[in-house]
Amino acid sequence: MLQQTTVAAVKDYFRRFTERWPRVEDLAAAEDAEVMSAWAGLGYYARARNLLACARTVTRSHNGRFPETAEGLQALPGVGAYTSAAIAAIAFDEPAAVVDGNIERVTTRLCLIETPLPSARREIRLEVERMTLSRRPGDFAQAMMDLGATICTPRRPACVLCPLALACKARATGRQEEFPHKLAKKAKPFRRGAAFVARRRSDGAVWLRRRPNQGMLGGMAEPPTTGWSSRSDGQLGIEAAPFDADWSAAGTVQHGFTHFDLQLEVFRADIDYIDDDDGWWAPAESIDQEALPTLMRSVIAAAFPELSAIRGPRS
DNA sequence: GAGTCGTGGGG
DNA sequence: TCCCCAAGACT
Repeated sequence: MLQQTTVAAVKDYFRRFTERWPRVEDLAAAEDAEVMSAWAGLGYYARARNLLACARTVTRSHNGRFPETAEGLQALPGVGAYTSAAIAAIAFDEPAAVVDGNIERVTTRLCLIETPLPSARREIRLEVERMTLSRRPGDFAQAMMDLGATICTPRRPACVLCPLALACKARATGRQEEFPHKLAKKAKPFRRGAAFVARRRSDGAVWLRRRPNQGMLGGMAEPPTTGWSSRSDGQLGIEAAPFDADWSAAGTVQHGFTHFDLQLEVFRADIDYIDDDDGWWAPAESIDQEALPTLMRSVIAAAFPELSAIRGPRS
């Protein structure tokens, strides 16, 4: 959960996951849909699919026990260089080189690594391997991460409080805020599409479908939308509607993703039935139980502001 | 190696 | 308001 996500954002999700699925075999036995629903709002949804696949692998192929080496751990779905090293060091006392975003920043400053990210990663790893001792490797990794999170911060690092200040090569020349150097990022493209929110007259239920497992928001629920993939914009108007209804415009929703900005035209309609088996009616009172990413919650709220269950932060 | 993949908070 | 970035992984 903490991959590219702050502790504050993760905290409640972690609590709910571990209460609902306390043991790895509990999670392994869960349905895909309930895990995606519990992850909804946290982002990077491939992590949820990987976490579930990982729990099933550990339960079914490793006799319910996690591998105890970084190499073995990295073979699990969703467990890469950082996570495998962190678990090996913290849980199993293996002197593995743990390198996360914090440690990249600390190390480029400490060792004055001028090479820009991401190509600096190899040098950084070598320096971290050199600094990682066999004694208390897990505490060392967490100390370095906490140093980056609280003192060696991206802006205005608190060098006067830093235990490594005298050893820091960047600090010695007063250039600490320049690091890490980074390659210039390209401009975010702007993409458009349309979304269609249908509500059933009899009970106010909302028509949803499931997005394919691959790609953006993979495996998550949505009201029917046009394509808005990284390849191409979707169609924009009513003519792109998934089925015939008395559609009316309900404004637009803007959403920023990591690598593009998106604007969706939202249309809404009240209907009696749908001749379509590629979706389901989500009851109005329990629509917050659906695996709806934040973008799709905004879309539904734009179409039907009176649907109170959709509003506000997830709880 | 370079893209792809979410969301929210802080400066 | 805008930009940055967060206990990265995968293709």
